[in-house]
Parts: sequence; structure tokens; C-alpha cells
Amino acid sequence: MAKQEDLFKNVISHAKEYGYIFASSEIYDGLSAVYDYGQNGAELKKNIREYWWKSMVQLNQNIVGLDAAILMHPKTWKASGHVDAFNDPLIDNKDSKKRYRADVLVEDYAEKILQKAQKEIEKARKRFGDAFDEEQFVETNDRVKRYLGQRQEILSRLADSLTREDLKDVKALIEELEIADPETGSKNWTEVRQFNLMFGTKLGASSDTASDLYLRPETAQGIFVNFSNVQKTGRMKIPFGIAQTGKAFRNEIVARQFIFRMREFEQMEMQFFVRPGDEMKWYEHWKEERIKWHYSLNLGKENYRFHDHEKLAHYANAAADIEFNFPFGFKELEGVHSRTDFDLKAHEEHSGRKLRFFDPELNENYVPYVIETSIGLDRMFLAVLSASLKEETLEDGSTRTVLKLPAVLAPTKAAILPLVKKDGLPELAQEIIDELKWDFQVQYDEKDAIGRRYRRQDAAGTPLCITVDHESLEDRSVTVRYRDSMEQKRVDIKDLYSIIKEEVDFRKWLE
RNA sequence: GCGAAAAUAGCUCAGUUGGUAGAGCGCCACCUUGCCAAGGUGGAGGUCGCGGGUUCGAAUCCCGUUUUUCGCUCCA
Repeated sequence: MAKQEDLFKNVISHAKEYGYIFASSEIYDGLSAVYDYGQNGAELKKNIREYWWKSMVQLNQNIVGLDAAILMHPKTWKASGHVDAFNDPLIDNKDSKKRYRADVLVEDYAEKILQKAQKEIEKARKRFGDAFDEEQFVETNDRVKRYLGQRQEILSRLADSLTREDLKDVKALIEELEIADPETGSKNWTEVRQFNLMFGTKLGASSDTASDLYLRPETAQGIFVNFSNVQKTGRMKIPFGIAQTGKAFRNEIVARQFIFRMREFEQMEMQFFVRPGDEMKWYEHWKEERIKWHYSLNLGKENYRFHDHEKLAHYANAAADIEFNFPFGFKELEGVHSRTDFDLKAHEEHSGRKLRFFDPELNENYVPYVIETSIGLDRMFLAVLSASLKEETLEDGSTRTVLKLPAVLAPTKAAILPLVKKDGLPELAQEIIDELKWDFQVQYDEKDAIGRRYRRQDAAGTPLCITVDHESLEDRSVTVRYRDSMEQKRVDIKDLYSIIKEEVDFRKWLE
């Protein structure tokens, strides 16, 4: 365990040292759970995004892209359920230090009263046998009437307080009912506080006329509200998908574990619209497709596993996570969800617009069902980075730090190194760069001994080093040195393009 | 949000009972060498996280605060 913590610390400090990730606004002490991507991080992140985008949009004729705005009409979040689901009144117990949802505490209490009433009913049923009339009993038995009345009173007062956002009254209710911490029995509660998981902002410059908006907590809704636009203008036929990458924002109570849980993060989502009844077939299809995508990067199959949801969200009828073995254990990396027609139906109701598809084969109109694949780009970044960082012991007993990034994702594809910085070697190196830079991200380095430069590129994740020496001036050949094997071979300068291409080719990696 | 720990140069860390701020690595320049991190010379870089207090004097003692890490909690 201690070893795992060390590994995670190494990943974090390596990420900073080699220009991958910096704390946001670091010169002002940083901003909690917000990070910036540095010169190498920006490249790696872009390459991951591109690897995903190509696999979705470019390789599938029935999937198209979209780039919806972060700001959306406030009704969107009412329809999606986020206004209700992301608004939790929370209360802490001062003795046990446990945190609970205040409304759940009260609801559980009301549930207990209901159980008492049901016990009475069961008792009566046994007593009266077949002659038992439940309806009549409930209406006439004082004890049952009292229980049910009590329950009703509690629940309506809770609902009333929550709609008025009167949190003081929720606290008062908990005190009046003498609700105790379910685990410890303590009644020493803090005030009830509202945590809105969505970031609010204002549209309009003057504060009195401005209207309240939210920064989107997920990118999916941008796809749903554009369903008909894309379907009609793209002449899309079911089944088809809409893919999107973009920022989403959540005001997490506790955001931690480096870039794993951030307040501002980037999602890569694809919503696949299918005929109702076909959803399980497509759910299985996309589970398989997505895990194949992950395996293609060779980060180790043993580092992935599926986790099927037992408890389903309000919108789903099947859901699985693809979990990755991060330095702090297996955690969610991607979700594949069968979202039913929940979202499109909700938007139909709230907008009054039809979000349907006319299926010529069935000759009927329906609201399509949706299979969602949703992956956190920042989490994928962390997965790639932490799985790639290796400390190797070489044959001679010395060690080297090497970042074995998949070459297709590496920020710099090749470093061009003159053996010495004289005799015309730098000039030839520069000539090679000027030829390669049109197709690949390449870098020049002439500082320090050649061995040291190799190691520097190893640690930064560059898959290839190309060394120019005196022989190069005579026969236009150079040494290519491979990061992972440390092997070298002599090649012609004119072959460099195809050698690099072979290493970083999208098709070679994904097919 | 609660509890615990930490914060000194780009990085890793020393810094004695309170007395002018240090090392190694890295970085920059020049010289030398040249195929796996190891040569030489010179140089830049720090209000010791921030704010207050005690003191003749605070990196060091006290209080507060911010950030980070770990545990709990939360996670459509």
C-alpha cells in the first residue's frame, strides 16, 4: 500500500517535472482541484482526444460529431433531472463525524412509522383471518390512523420546507422528531446545508436583469437537445450516434486524487440512438467496442475490468463501468449506460417539441432509446500516464526512468540530436527537422552528452531519437534509437518519414 | 466539511538551545569530450506558503489562514 502511494506521488511529480500537469494559478498558491495542462500535457491530451474522435466519428459512417455550448437553457437541467438530483441538503453529526442527506434521514424516519402501521395491519389480518377488510381497518383503527397521519404530516412538511429552501425548518424537523445518527445514536447535529453540485453563473451584465444559468454538469444534454437538428440535417437513420468532447463542471464537495476528480473536467461522450427493444443488443455491442479501444493502447489488459451497476440511476435500465487500475486502485474510467428514452422524453415534455424518429421499416414514429458511452478525458490521461511511467533496472545494474507512452499518443514523436554541436552536425539536424515537422511533432536538442539526451527523452516519453553524426555528412544516414528497447539501427535520412509513420500510425494501433 | 500530517532554490532535502540562508541534482554561458544520465570553469535563482503575535532578534516559539497529501464523508 505504501508502495502504491509512492507510485502515485511519483506520477504527480513526474507530471510536473516534465511539463505535463501544473496546479492551476500556482503562483497564487493554486486553486483546489483545478489543474492546467503544460506543454507536453496539452499534446498528450489532444492526442488522446483525437484517438477517441477518429475511432468514433471517422471510422463509423453512422456516427457524427457535435460541439455544443457549455451554457444551455436552464430548463435543460430541469428536464434532465440535475436540478433535483444535484441539490442535496446535507447534515453532519458532530459526534460521529458522519455526513447524511437530511431529507433521507427524515424519509427513513417516516418509513419506520409506515412499517409500524403495517405491523398493526398484519396483526389484525392474522386475528380476523379471511374476514379481514384492510381498507375498512385502516380507516377505522385509531393507532393505524395516527401512524399514517403522522407520516403524511412529516413528509408534506419536509416537501414544503425543501421547496421553500427553508433548511432551518428541515433541521428543526430533525430535532423535533429526535432523529438520531443511525450508526451511533447521537443527536448532536450541525445545521443543514445545501450543496448544489452545479456551478451557477449569470447571463446578462447587470445583476438585477440577469438570469441564472448553470455551467453544464455533463456534455450529454447538448447532444439530446440537438437530436432532431442532427438527425434531420445529417439525414441520419437509426441506429446512429452523435459524439462530442468538451468541458463539464461539477462543484464537488470533496475533489481529490490529482486530476481524477476535478471541478472542471473534459468528457468524451457518444450517444447512440436505437430502436426501442434493441437497446440491450447495442449496449453489449458498445461495451465490447469500448473495451477493444482501451486494449488497443497496450496498457495491459489486466488493468481493466467491468463493473456492472446494481443500483441504477434514475434514467438507466442497464449500466456498466470500465474501471482502470489507477495507482490508488481500480476506479471508474468510462461508463456505458443504457439510458432508455428518459432524456429525449423529458425534453419532449419540457420543450413541447417532438423528438422522434420515423422508422420506415416499421412504418412508425418513436422516441429512440439511447446507449451512452462516456469517458473522462482527464481520467484517461491519468490512466495512460500512470501506466506508462516505469523505473527500469538495466543489465549493468543502473536504472532509468522511462515514460512508455503509446507512440500514437506521445507528445513528441522524435528528437533530432546532433552528436556534437559543431562540424555542421547541427545544420544537418535542422535540415531533417524542417523536413519532418510538416507531419510530426519533433524536437531538437544539442545540450549535454548524447547518452544523457537519450535518457531525457526517455523520461519525457519520446518514442524515437534520431542521432546525426559525422558519417551522416558523408552518406546521409543516421542512427535511430528506440525508447522501449534502447536498440539502435542505421537508416537513410530519406526513410525517416516511413519509420516514424510506422511507429505512430493510427491504423496500426487501432486496427 | 471533520480529523491527521506537511509546506525552505526548478526538484529532493539539511538547517543545532531563537543569532546574517545551505547541499546535491537541475538550469544558463564558455571550454573539453562524444552512442546510453558521471569532465572543467563561471553564473543566475529563496521576503523560508501567507498574515499576525512573543522577542533586542523568528525558517525555528505561539495563534490564525491558504494549499497539498492521507483517512472519513460524498460521487447523476
